[in-house]
Amino acid sequence: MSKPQGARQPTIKEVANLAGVSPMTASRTLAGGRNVRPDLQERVMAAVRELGYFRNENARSLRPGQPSGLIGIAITNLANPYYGSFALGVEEVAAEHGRRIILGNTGEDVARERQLVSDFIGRQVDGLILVPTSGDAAHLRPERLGHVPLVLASRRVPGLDVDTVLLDDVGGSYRGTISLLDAGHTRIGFLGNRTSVFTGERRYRGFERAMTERGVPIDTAIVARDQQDVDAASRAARVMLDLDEPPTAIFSANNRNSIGALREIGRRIRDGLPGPHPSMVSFDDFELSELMPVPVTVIDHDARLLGREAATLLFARLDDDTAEAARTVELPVTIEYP
Amino acid sequence: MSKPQGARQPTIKEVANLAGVSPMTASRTLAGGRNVRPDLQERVMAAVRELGYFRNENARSLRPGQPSGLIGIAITNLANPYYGSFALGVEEVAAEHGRRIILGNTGEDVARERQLVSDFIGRQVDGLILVPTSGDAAHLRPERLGHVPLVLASRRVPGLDVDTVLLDDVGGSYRGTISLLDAGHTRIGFLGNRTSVFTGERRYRGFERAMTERGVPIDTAIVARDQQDVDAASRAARVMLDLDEPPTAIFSANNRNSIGALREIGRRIRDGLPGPHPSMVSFDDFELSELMPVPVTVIDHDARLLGREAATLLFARLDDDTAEAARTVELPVTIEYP
DNA sequence: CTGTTAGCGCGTTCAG
DNA sequence: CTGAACGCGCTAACAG
Repeated sequence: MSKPQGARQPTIKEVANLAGVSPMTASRTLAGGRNVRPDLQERVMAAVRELGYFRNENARSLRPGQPSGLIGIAITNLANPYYGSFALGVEEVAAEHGRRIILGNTGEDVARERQLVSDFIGRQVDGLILVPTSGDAAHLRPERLGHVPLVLASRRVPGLDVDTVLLDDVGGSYRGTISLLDAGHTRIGFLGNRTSVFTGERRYRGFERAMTERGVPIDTAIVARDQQDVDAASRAARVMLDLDEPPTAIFSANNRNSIGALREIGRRIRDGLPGPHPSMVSFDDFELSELMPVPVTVIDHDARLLGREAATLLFARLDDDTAEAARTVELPVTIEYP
Repeated sequence: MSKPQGARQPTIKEVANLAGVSPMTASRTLAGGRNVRPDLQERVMAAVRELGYFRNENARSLRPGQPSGLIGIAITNLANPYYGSFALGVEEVAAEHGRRIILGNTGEDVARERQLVSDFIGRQVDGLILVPTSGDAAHLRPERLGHVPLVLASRRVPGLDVDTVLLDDVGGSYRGTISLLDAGHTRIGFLGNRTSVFTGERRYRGFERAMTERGVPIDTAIVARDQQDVDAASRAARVMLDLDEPPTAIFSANNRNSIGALREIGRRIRDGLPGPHPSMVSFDDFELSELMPVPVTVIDHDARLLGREAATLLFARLDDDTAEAARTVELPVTIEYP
């Protein structure tokens, strides 16, 4: 009955009035109660409960030096289970440090990324974690960010010297490819990301290195590096497998391409098309990979851990602040044979 | 050289000084430039660029009636691809309305949920979307939320009359179960969520209705309703399938249970254990379900759409504000036969 | 068209 | 131990 319909939140002043004390006493009570008489504290807390009072964190962070308690995180595709796990990892560590995350999806669009970052800064985030979307570094330079600490995950941005968490893309791809070569394959297809994407480049490099080392030529007819989603990957696999000399094995540089390729391979098996159907190596795990109709070797890593590591790097910088040089952490990957 | 190392953001006052105008002129320029001479606008914008100024959104939202532009969203498990997609759906619609989302993971823990909601309110969110974690509604009652609009997704909370987006859990489960009965199965196992979870209850009800309607008895020995993750689901499936009279088909009430059951079925097939191996119905889709070694019928729905719908309901209330009765939207599911 | 004043909710500083 | 005053960054409302 007393509350206006406008959903206005009660203020500390109203709490103080109801408790019959000054706003400062209420504030001190909420801050832990040091130097406040217990009976007054009790009255304040009662008023808080009665009014349903919550401290206004925004007003609080207005005060200079007060952190907002927010970490901004921008990722490229939340619908990809990998990035969901990644975000969870960041969220966990942030929660351990009493921070909240504020999240945006870039969809691999630089303009959107720029917009998100501005907004995050405008909300006074204590730090930023992002999976950068491309090579344009201008809006990410420290001075443009008001020197808010930034951690990059998964990918590096050329010319930007900041804390970064990466996977051992090259090593993983190399070892995965070697396992195919060891199994006797010499005609190996490659499915990957757009070349411009950092990880796509690195994973191709590992593949290339293994092939070159063993003296196996790479046939560009069975290299497709431009698929960003499952459907495109399916189509690319189809084209390859319809060739007169189809690959006997396929290296897929990420989760989306693996799913797409397997969908196509499954279709061919169901339709009774002649084999042999290709073995696969997949960079990125996916659930039930062990039940696939062709052997799948998985280059596995822990996206959640990647997120945790990124957050850890960020908090290290927030706490120490001792303008140390940018650090890069490269997380290992494990190869799981079929 | 001018910037103190403390990463303090430039203020509108500094912008105004540099441009040689008053803070109000700068403010008006940033607000769109109405009633500001073009040449002054240009000077302001130049100062903004030079200083790398961003409007302080927190200070902005301090002003009464000013929305914060934040939507709080709490989900139970970000690592579940379903909730990742759900969050993406919310994020998309929020972005269309110029809002940002602030996100927390409850891990099915009520205390954590309560804490998150407090924090969200404290940050002056314009609205809340949550996948509630259990039956305790006290901290979610409108007056406790300062009348910040709340939308529930996936689950309802008893005694809480707010906007809600649900799936057709009962109907979907019913139809999925019927498809098994039609195929001649009479010994059908059930894998599901903790009973307390709203969807677990509803999905069991659909299962039960179909069985009862066809006069097929439910054997509690092959009903397991307490698995929240893949490993637990695997174990439950194993126990069932090791019985003297194992089920010839399994109804799984969610993604996690489906993956767990299939993992166990796959293991048995690889280990050469005697069949016949059970057919499955899975509430929730998962990738590559068409490649499974046993027939899988999928009760499919679109988590991203669920998120979009929840956000749509929320913005409808934010815009109209005409204290209408709580609405419930029940999204259809589709059955995909193997 | 532009500038001044005032106040949003809170907590630091300084008096009582 | 308690309270009053001030200011954080910003923008309505009111002069000019």
